[in-house]
Amino acid sequence: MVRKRFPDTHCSVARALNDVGDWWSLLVVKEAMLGTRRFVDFQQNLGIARNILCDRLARLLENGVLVKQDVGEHGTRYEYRLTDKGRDLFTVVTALRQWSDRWNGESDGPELVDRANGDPVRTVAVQSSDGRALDVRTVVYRGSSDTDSAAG
Amino acid sequence: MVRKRFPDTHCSVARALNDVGDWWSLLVVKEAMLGTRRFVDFQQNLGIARNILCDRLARLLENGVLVKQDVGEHGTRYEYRLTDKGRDLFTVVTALRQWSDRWNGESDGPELVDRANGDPVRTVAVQSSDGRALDVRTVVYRGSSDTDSAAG
DNA sequence: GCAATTCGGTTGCGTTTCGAAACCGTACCC
DNA sequence: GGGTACGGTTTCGAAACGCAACCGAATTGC
Repeated sequence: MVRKRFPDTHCSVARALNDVGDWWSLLVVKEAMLGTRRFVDFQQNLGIARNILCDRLARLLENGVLVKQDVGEHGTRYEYRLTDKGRDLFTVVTALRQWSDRWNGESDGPELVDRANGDPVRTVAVQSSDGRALDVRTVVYRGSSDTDSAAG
Repeated sequence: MVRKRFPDTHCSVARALNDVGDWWSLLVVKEAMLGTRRFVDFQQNLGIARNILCDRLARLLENGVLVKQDVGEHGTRYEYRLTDKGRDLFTVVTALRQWSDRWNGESDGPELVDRANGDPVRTVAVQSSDGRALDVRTVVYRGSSDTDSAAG
């Protein structure tokens, strides 16, 4: 993606995809959440081409998702770390991971657990103000041209 | 994206992105959640090229995110509707929308409210088994090569 | 002190995908 | 039978991608 950009679109989803909407960007963020910080580690763990990684890192820096720190005691060693904005994608990445596990089968990847007690995390869900689980049919996009929303 | 596919990757996130990881796919899903069902409506509302829309719809059909129904009371009219799998992306889309609103400023797009009472929905979050909000620092990816995870 | 290696990129080059617009077949409309 | 809408497909130039080679600075090995 990245082909077409809509920085001025009225749609929040499209604007989010401007930042992390291409294939690699979200994988870089996910990798950073696993603790990866170095250029070579991103490159090897993800199997991404170097030039593409450069481009994605630069864009994630521009968008404020990552910061680049000179970790070289004297030289050219850098770390790419998540900003608050980047860390806040945790919900998105986790929701995506859970969705994939539900519909494409469990993976043999790492399991996400509460650091405090080792319990698995809850399923991420959209909730009403009083805590009920909501889905597409039980919400309305108010202010939309399609006031009566609903999908399926 | 779509460039490179990893159907057999061990990473759930990457497998999810195989299905909806390119720029347009998630926007098509989001549009479907707003009630859009017809080819021409997707095309006009999203401003997507016809050939690309054909391609994305076909892939979303393959992946079981959408179904195509012959709704022609008389002719060649079709509707593309979300499957359960597609509807289940509601959490992902909503999390992405909220993230964008938090960090890129509120949009003038539709507001998501509870159909039952009109209240805005809660902020989507990852929760522990006992309901505490979790972030990247308070979870561990157990089973990962990087057992001690954490990001920042 | 010099060669080899590592790190973080950049450059070229061939392949794939994208976007815009034109074209096409079917079905309705009168 | 002409016009229009719908759902595609085709064509073609532009952009993005993946791979591999190259590069400068710094660190490591001996």
